[in-house]
Amino acid sequence: MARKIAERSDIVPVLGEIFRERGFAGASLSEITQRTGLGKGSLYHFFPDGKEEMAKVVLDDVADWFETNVFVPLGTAEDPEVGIDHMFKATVSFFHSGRRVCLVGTFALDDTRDRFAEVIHAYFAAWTKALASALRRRGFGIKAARATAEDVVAGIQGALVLARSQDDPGVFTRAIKRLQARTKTAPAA
Amino acid sequence: MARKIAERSDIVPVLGEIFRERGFAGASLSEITQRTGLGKGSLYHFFPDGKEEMAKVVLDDVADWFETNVFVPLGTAEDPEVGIDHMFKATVSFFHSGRRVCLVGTFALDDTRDRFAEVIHAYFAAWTKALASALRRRGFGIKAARATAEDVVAGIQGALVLARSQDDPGVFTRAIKRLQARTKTAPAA
DNA sequence: TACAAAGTGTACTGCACGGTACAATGCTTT
DNA sequence: AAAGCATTGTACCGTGCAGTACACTTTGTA
Repeated sequence: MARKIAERSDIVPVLGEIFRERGFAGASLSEITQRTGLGKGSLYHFFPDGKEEMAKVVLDDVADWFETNVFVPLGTAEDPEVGIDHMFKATVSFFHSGRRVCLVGTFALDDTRDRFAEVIHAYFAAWTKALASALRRRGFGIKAARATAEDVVAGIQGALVLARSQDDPGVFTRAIKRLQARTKTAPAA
Repeated sequence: MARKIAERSDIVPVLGEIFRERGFAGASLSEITQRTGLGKGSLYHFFPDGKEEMAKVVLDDVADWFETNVFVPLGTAEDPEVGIDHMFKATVSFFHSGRRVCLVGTFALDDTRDRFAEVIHAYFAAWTKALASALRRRGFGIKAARATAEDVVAGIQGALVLARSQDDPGVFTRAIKRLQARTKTAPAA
């Protein structure tokens, strides 16, 4: 039997899209076999704990991506403004300009959260923390930095919901622009 | 056999909570029978089209509630500020200060959206429109009103995601306060 | 070339799912 | 009180589900 994939990680992006589209409960093994092109044998070979393990791997993959491409730059960029601008750029790109939904956000809303509570918590906590620290370095007061960071992260999530509900990615890209503007100057006390 | 309920509408709130907790795909008939206390016979008597009809009725119920308790006041309040403040109050109360999730938002994220696209679209469209018109009456420019309305509605949705991810309703109530503040004065052009 | 490990396909299991059928029971109306 | 409709419980249906078993093939290694 011909080998289909070299590594488990090759199919993780496909799994991600399926979970994004269907949610955890709605993602069926049959759809997963079809879209990955892998039989159940292979699937359970790579993910012995089944669907739950697949979702966990996908979540970790997303978290890693953000860690590397967003959170670290936020913290290490010489100029914090560069790091923040890069965050918005990476975010827009990751979410396909609002056409793609946030997997972590999707999982956070229903009881799927309980299965993956730690990862989900850590993801948003790391994001707000990294952004707040960059804002602080930009001259924001400690409270303003915290508040603005929460507003931005929540704003991104909400914009994804809104954009999808209106079937209009423009809702997302416009919201991003306004959120980005709010990171430029600290709000008046 | 003793009659359990007088009207179909009596169990709609229970159905709402189940869909909020489990999502559409995750809400099982067996859980619905248990938590409503109704057998399948009664359930299919009241909702001949099954789960899909139940969800539809719940969505319509939510939409009606917001129409009456939020959108209409936003449009009719003598003083628009009163209408807007009332919106935030009603919102906090409806979402149990961030402990309860938005059903429409939950449905919007995964493929459940496709089943109920019109209702979901209309809900958020009506909300942003009503809020924008109130902001206009408050003296916001037409673009600022539109933008702020989108920011607020998205901000609410995002705050619900964030609050749930952190298991901390405070995230929601704090976000609401900041969003409310932003409706007080039009942003600098 | 032999052998073990990794990877794959297929048939299968048991179960829970959404939904149906229908008889039994209550309620309302006359 | 009789009829007729609304409501309910239960048994049942076919289907698709997640997951397992296992034989088989490919690959890496020596």
